[in-house]
Amino acid sequence: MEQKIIDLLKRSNLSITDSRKKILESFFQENSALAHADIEDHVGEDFDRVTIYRTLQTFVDKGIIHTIPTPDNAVLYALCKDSCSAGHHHDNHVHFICDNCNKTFCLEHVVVPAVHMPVGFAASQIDMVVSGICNYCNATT
Amino acid sequence: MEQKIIDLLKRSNLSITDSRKKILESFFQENSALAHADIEDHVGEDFDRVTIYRTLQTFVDKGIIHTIPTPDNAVLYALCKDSCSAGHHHDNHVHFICDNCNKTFCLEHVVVPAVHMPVGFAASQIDMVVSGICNYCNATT
DNA sequence: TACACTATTGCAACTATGTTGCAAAATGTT
DNA sequence: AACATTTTGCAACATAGTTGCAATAGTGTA
Repeated sequence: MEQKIIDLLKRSNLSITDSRKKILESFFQENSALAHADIEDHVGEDFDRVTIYRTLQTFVDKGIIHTIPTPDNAVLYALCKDSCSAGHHHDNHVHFICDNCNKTFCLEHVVVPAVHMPVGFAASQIDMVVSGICNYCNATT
Repeated sequence: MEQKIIDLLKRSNLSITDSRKKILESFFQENSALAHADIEDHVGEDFDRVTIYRTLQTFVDKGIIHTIPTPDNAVLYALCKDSCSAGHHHDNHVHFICDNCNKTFCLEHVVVPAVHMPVGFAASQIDMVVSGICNYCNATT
């Protein structure tokens, strides 16, 4: 784990700092998307709020994580796949928000379907967010 | 205009107040989606911030407007079609955000395409937000 | 290892956004 | 017009996010 995180930071040309390691750790431990507040809970009192904001922003810039739009307008972050690089995201997958456990997942293997635009509109990015019940909640209830 | 707004309020079982009329007017004048701040600008100093928040919430509850999730997590509101009623929205259309003029539109005639969910996941709602260049900006630049 | 340079962090202060309780004012009803 | 009910404005509060700056930690080099 430790080594994987260090490699990822090096690959992204980022210096190895405690906050970055700890925050990345949060993402690898939880495999769902995290809100700023979740991360604050996870890393505890160790780091300043501002540091977390800046670290997340840095990760987004470097293509390590991406943001997810949600219907209730909370900002969520999730790890990018390897194919993402700095300034060049490939997040064409569907995001899923569970109404039961409230977690948000990247459905990496579900590609956003094409949609036909009216004349005059040119699409450059498409975000698709599905809500419902996730596989874990469906299995346990 | 005035009469159309009064009718809409009556149909929704809402009392006719100045703030509700003025705020609805904003939506009928702009045919794009509005953020809270846009409305605050539009109605000027006439009404308190809190009143605007509560009025928008009331309209959402009554099915007069719906919220739009955006990638940059600003809350936007837009008029619902007639088929929406209290507690029962039919917003299965695609939303479009123009990267140029920054306006957001409901593409009422573009239905969100079906998407195949992985085993175990049950979808209940799908939001699709497309960004790019709108027909107006494409025509004028 | 020590040094110097650069990047990162923490603090404080600030802005924006949104919520709640309560008294005052406006609305709808008779 | 008078009443009961909603709605509004105010004040205070809560949360989210940003910025400048000085202190600190990380990185490359000797």
